[in-house]
Amino acid sequence: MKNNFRSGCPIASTLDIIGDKWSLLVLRDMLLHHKMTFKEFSSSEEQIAPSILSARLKLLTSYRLITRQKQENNKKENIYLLTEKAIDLSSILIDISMWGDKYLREFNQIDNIDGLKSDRSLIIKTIKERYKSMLQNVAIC
Amino acid sequence: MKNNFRSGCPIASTLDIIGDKWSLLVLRDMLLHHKMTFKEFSSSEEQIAPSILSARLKLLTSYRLITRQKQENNKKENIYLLTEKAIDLSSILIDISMWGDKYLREFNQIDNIDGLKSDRSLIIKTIKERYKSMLQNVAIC
DNA sequence: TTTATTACTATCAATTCGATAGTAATACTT
DNA sequence: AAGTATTACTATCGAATTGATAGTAATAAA
Repeated sequence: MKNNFRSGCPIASTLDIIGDKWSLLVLRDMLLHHKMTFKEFSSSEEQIAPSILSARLKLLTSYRLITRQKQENNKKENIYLLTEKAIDLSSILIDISMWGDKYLREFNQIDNIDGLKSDRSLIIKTIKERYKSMLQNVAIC
Repeated sequence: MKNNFRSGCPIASTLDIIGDKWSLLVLRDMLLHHKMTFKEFSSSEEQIAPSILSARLKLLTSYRLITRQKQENNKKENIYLLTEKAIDLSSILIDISMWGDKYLREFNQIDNIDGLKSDRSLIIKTIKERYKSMLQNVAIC
């Protein structure tokens, strides 16, 4: 992992890691849809190319936003899981979702997301809790 | 402006507009540092190339996140100002900043931002108010 | 034991990035 | 009024990245 941060600005530095069109979508799939495998990420509506997905997973792993493990009963599938620091991106993902929901309808037909209607901090709390409780049920080795 | 949104997902759609390494930095300069001109954006620490800056300003204008105007007494300088919908990205920018501040110190030397220490919603409120009050003092024609 | 699936890597054309130079219009200086 | 400087770009072009597709090795399922 080469250190090519553009500056010491925390915003610029964060964008140096997740500031692209795909990283946050992979994190969305993990956090909101509990996806865990290469196959599942590949099957998303947005159709990420395998070479790009592979590169993103490596990058996110190198910055310890995700881990790569295997389940005891399956030596083929890699299981990607979010670390605490990635789970802490929940608020950003939710805000991005809410902003798009509110402001982009004049440019694109935006899906109506049910869970987006209630209170922001409750949504974020629920999402984090759900992800963490899902983690309990994944038997990794 | 070609409609190439990847899906109806509000997160994906938002990233289709501001999901790159530069757009949010320009918005940061406008919102947090009250920068308004091509020259000022060019002079940022991260050194955006003029061709990229020009493209980003056009894109952000086309999605009405910013406006381009001139001041009465200066026919040379273009004054770029944020619209309400871009000002509403404040919370995302602040969260990104706080996340980087908290989690990236092991990978990069992150600047200490004074204003980041107090309460999140107060910070966001203050930033929005400051920007809007600055707008009052810009005499555009 | 054959077939299917998974998680990739390889390839390569197409697009985008980014450094630098150049230009037209306006403003400033003398 | 003339020359210089500044501003906001555009143009260029090599480098880097993206993205579509094909291929492969390991494991799992039939």
